[in-house]
Amino acid sequence: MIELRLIREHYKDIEARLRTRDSSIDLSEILRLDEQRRELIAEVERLKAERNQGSQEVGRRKRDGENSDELMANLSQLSNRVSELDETLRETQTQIDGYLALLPNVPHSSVPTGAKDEYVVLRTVGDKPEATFPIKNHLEIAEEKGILDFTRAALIAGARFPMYVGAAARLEMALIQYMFFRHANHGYVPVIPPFMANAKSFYVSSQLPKFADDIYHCDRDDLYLNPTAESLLVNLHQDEILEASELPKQYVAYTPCFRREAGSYGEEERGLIRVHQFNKVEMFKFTTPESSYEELERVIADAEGVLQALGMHYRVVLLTTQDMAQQASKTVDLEVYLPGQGRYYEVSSCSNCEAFQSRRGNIRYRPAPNEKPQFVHTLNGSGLATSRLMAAILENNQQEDGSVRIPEVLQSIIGAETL
RNA sequence: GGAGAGGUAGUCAAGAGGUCCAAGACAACGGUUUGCUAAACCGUCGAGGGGUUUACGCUCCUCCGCGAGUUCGAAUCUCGCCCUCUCCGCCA
Repeated sequence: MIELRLIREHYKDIEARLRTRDSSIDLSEILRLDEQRRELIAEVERLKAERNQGSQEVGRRKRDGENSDELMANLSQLSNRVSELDETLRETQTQIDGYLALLPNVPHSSVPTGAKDEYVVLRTVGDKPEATFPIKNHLEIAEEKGILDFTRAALIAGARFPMYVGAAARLEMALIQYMFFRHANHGYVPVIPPFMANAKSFYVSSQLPKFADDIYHCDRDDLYLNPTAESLLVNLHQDEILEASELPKQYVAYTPCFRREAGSYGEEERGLIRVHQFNKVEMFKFTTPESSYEELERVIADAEGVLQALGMHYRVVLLTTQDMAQQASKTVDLEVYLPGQGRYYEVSSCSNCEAFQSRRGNIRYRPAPNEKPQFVHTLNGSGLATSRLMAAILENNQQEDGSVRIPEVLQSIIGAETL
């Protein structure tokens, strides 16, 4: 959520920057409502001050045994007027909140302006693998080995749910364990949060109201299934005032992620590429505004560390204004190369959301003792998402004899060198 | 799921229709004193919003779990909901 005051004071500038994300954005209505809101506040507060004075006068007269019938009748009228204005004010505020809830974050100055495909490749790491034998894609490998059972998963839940069996299940658990402990050992507090959350929490993360169609909802209990631990972890310090000395606060969580993925996808997104349920290890930071971009680089480096340890070839991509999630000011994706598909796929998305989420969740810190609290900056980064990572390992580490070499860092966890 | 008890500022806690500001304590911060630290004493000390000011500030409104209601006036009375604790039931 963008601060209303910012819109009021830098209307033209903010509108121009938001239009790099969505050209249809128009702030004039918000501006008009804000003016109306402040006029109402002035009026209603003047009347309330009058009422408070009058009520005190009633108290005084009663104590002194004087008559106050006429005064009370007047105050009753006044009170009715206050109720009406309060109601109008509430409606205006609701309208403003409705608009604000849908606006995207102001993009950082380093973010390239443009469409989704105008992304900037910041760097490419490792060498693109060169096949010396006919390459199979991860689905062919999995089928050969009988380690991914989409057919029976469909029986249990429906299409696009993965079921890992045998070696794939081992590999999946090993990946989760490796990443979770790696980050936990690098200064992130390990967390296993609830996998469901209420509407308020998803509003804070900004999954709601804009992306309600993308997440699963349990009607009876009015709870939503976690689509990314970002939306859970941001709520860890809802309504808190943190001390500057404890920042950055950084967490790593393991969660399954559930996404409805409404819409259809073609051949290239078969298999593990786009599924309703996948596992993810997620990093999350609460920082000061001064250090948040420095911390973003650290999150990216920590995510890259996993890909390097697994020996994967990948590239680092800076997203454009039109490709970022609503809450992000700046987003950098890590894309791993899948030789079976001949292209790169996102396995991590690292974002600085600045104060967008913290304002919604009222998450603040005190810069120094006795100073006014300020909103923290929040950052998130996958470290990493496993279903695509598993596809990457299967495709990159396949050997001519049909076996799959297990990355060295996972060998001791699984207790084998090949699948 | 059922019954009972509770939820007041960073923490503890008083307050049970009207005394200008929600008492008090602790913590924190500033100061005095002081070889240093501590103690003692003095002072400051919740959040959000509106108006005003170059600014320090001044001023008004709101907030006692959340939301409605009664009243001239609600932390206080009424109703609904949420959460915590204790016990019972069910359950891995």
